[in-house]
Amino acid sequence: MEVVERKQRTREQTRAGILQTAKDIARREGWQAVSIRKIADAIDYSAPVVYDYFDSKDILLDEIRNDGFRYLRAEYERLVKLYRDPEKLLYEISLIQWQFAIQQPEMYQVMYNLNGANCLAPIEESTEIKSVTDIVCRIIFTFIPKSAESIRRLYFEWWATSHGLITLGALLRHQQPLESSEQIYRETMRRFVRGLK
Amino acid sequence: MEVVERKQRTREQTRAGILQTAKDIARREGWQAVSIRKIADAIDYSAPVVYDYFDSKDILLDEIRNDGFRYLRAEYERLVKLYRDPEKLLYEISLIQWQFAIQQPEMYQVMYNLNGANCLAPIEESTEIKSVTDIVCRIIFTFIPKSAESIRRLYFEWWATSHGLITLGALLRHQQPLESSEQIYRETMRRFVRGLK
DNA sequence: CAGCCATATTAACGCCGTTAACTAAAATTT
DNA sequence: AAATTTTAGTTAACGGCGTTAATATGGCTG
Repeated sequence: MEVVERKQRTREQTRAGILQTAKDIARREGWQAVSIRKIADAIDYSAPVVYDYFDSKDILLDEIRNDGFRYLRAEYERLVKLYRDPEKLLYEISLIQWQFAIQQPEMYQVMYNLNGANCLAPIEESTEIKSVTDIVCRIIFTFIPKSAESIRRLYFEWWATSHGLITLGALLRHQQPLESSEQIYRETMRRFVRGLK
Repeated sequence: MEVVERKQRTREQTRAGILQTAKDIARREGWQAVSIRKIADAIDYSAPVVYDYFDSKDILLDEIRNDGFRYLRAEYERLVKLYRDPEKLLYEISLIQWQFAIQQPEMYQVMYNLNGANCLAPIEESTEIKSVTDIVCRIIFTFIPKSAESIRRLYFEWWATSHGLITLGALLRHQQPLESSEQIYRETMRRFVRGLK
């Protein structure tokens, strides 16, 4: 059965290659330039083989989106173990969010359908996003033990503040250097976290 | 020369029809479904006539985007005349922003390249957006007479807060009714404005 | 060696944005 | 009024897109 295993392994590699190539093209040329044919070319295959791995372009994008939320979840869980003070913890999580959006903009774009990225799969049904939501909500709860509804509301505000500063920072990066936006981000998120208790 | 005038008028009407049709399709089917051919069909012309009015699809989208910012500017100027208290004024402007985003989502989408809308024309070079920026910055200045840089920063925070709440509210509208998001928006923006002075 | 399955390719369909070639009618000039 | 130009609009075409069907090619088993 080693043959089967080897085949499985290379199959995994090809699949990963498709995902990585899509992200590479998106980073270099923007999501509107990502096409199945271009991805296939880059991995030295013809276009239809991509459909052996993903039923449609939309499902491919959805996979990348979920990878993004999975990455964030993993990072959040790492931080949960690292910081005991919930205030510090939520602040550090905020910083990770900024870092991720800046270092992997093409992922952030497909996660929120920004700048040409257009994944029709409904974002609200992603289980990964729910995990992320749960983690952050739990953290907020640890130092604001209020009703579930209040927690949801605070989470919504936290998320919106972070997302708004990130997207506008990226949008205005030619008039206002990213470093300035990052500093405003840091101060605003710190203020937000401090204001919670 | 009346003939020339009449032609100009119908030409203006056709042009407006193209823009309106694009927005109609976008509202019904999303921006990814908007194509030159579909627009032309809807106004009973063949595709190439669209190019008599707009050099490219991108320029068409850019026009819609600028129309959006023009609309906001007009509304802001209307409010400036209506409210003398700058605090009340900025709050009302915030509310207009929400209203606009909810009532004309397809415009808001193309203004910020959201959900399949993909206008490659650089948003930062739009003169309309600068007018909007100027108006709001001036208002902020009237009750926080600080340096230009501080004003810019506060404007950035105001814009980001508003934009973040609007986009996330739309994103989560299937889990959290728009009315809830709107209330959070109102309270958050009021808090922001109050915190300025 | 013949037959079969997996793997991959080419060909095709109906879209897309965009441009060139063409046609018919209207306006202008002679 | 006839000839010519300008205008307004069309069809046809190019290359590229997502996607699917038909087809080829190689290695395995009988």
